[in-house]
Amino acid sequence: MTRDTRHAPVERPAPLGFQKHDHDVCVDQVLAAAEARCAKESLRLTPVRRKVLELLLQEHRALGAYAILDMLREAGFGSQPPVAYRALDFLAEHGFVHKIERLNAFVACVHPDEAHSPAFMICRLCDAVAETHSAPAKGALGAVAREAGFQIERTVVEAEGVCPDCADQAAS
Amino acid sequence: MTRDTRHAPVERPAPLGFQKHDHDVCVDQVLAAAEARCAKESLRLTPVRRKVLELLLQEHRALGAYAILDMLREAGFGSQPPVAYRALDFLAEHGFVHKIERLNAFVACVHPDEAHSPAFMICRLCDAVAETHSAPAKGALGAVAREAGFQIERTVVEAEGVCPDCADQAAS
DNA sequence: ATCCTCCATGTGATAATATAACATTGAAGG
DNA sequence: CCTTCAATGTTATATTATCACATGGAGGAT
Repeated sequence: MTRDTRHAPVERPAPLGFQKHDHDVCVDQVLAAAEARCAKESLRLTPVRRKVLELLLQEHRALGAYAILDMLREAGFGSQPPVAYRALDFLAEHGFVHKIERLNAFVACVHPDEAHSPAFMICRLCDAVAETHSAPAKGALGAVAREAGFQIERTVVEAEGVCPDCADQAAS
Repeated sequence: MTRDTRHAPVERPAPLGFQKHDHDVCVDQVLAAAEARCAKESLRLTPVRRKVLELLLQEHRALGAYAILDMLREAGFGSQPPVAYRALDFLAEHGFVHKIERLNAFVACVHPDEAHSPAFMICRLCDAVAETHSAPAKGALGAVAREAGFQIERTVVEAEGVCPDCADQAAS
């Protein structure tokens, strides 16, 4: 059993923005943008890496490394954990995907172009994940850090709660 | 090898506040406060639970569940993972300890009385952890969540960077 | 073109983190 | 005393992640 189905009351959690949209366009656009940026910055978007990004974009939800690995296997790639983890490391390092620490899972970034410090809303009922952005280092946390002499390089911001869909279901 | 020594260049990372203080007093005070609150709220601070809290307070840094388990074993408690995890679950549920998602590790809370939504600064060089507090749900993130219909119940805020001590060492 | 180097991949093995399931104990309240 | 329920102990196993080493392929230097 893969983690993404463990306590999910729905077959397929709501996608990233908790709302419907034209998904194929979304996938194509982001993939194209990723290819463009890799070309520009001499990054190697190899077949495995591209496939992992594509899978995450298509699923449009957080997937564990082993769920991704299963899909890679089916697609004819290597089937050992490092295959998935290395691709994810590359993609995360360059901002094409984000790791959701709370879930030990990964999501495709929905706006990989702009430099940003992401924040996530995670539904505890269906594991749906929505990405937005935050700037905690510029607020109170940044002030505390400066005062303490701590140099912030990266922030993890994850809000756990209930998404609109699950709230509706609970109400009905 | 336990995670807390994996890439730590120093034997014992700087304590929670990145600064020295009278540690025994600190441990005693927090333990006493925890006991008081448990008595008041009819929570059962059993021997294992108390021991785990005491260990985390004494160490004053983030410890993995298995590091804690080792210490429990030495103290004569059960030595199987659930022993540690159950104690940690209890302590975390009631705010006596916090889980650091980034490290899969746990720290004792330094002010377990006030209700608070904690934020952490984590040194990537020595794994030292400092706790402060945040209120992300009241800022921009809260606004986005309200607009999206997402009900925030809990937030994880973890800043990764370099602590003052490690920055000094790097400079010298 | 050939070689060289480096990065990426494939694979087997294993480490680190976490939970399931069930039996036993023991305290609190009737 | 007895019931009940939470907590503990233990076995087993699931899930997540990394190490180590062999192979392969793209690009640059000669």
